[in-house]
Amino acid sequence: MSKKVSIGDASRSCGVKVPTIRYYEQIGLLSALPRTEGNRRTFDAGDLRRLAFIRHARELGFEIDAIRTLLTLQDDPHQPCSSADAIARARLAEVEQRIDSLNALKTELGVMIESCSRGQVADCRVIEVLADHRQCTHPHH
Amino acid sequence: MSKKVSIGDASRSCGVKVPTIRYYEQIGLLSALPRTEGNRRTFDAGDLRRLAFIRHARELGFEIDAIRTLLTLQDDPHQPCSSADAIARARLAEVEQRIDSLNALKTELGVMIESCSRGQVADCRVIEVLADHRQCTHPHH
DNA sequence: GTTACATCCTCTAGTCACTGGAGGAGCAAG
DNA sequence: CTTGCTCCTCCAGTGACTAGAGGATGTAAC
Repeated sequence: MSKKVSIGDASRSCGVKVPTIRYYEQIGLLSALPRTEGNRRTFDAGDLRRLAFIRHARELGFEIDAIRTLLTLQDDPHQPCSSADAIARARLAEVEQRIDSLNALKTELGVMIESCSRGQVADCRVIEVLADHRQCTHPHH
Repeated sequence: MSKKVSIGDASRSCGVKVPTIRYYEQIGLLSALPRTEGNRRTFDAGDLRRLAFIRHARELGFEIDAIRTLLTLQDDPHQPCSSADAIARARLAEVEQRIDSLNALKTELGVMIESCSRGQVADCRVIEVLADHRQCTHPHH
């Protein structure tokens, strides 16, 4: 018999808020959790692992749908893992693009702050740069 | 007299979807746009500039509230631009942090994908890493 | 002048991934 | 037995849009 814990304990041990856990159950990301006589949800070790998996995947920016796919893959370990690989690769591409555009933004903000350090809004580059796309130092989009 | 254009033209020239423009007007990010006799919105050069400003700021990751502040600064050019500067600085710090965490994430995804054996899910590092946070190469969270 | 079609209008509701609150029930300690 | 905590369900709200219904207006061709 594995130990069963409450939703509060699950929340604390996985770092997922209580309402979020209930939400995950509601949308079927966690299968319906068994209840006590008093109608309280109980979590065994497997549920906790699944919850930790979800949390980690969310932190890495995977969408709920992608996580759903990853979870079904996890449930059937004899499948080829090309789907998981593809999902991770797609995510990597997204992340790389985001980094590029954030780097461009960083440069722009630096330039803005520099030239904004004196004077008034009338000649404030923050507004100028944002108002006129052509002044971007990098073609990030 | 400046030329007046339709919402469709504004959309095409600024790269903001028509319903989004209407939404911006609704939440007061664009002030109420003048209408034709037939009740159609008209946009002059200033409106287009403002819209481009908003679009650009959104792309750079500014929240609507920050943009609102920036716009009020733009509307009153006799203010010192220390507020805009503060917003830009806060934004820069945020952006730098986001870049850091995305770089850590990129590394992690890269390692995951690299070491995926392309075999079965059972040996797939992608799923394994997601299931166990301790395997993270970097403490990104 | 009329017909066809694109574009526009308002209004409502849906999206994602939660988050928060109301109102009530269960449970463990003192 | 009461106090106080945790839990339950249900409903509404968030941000920043996005989509669709149903109807009005503008324009170009015939």
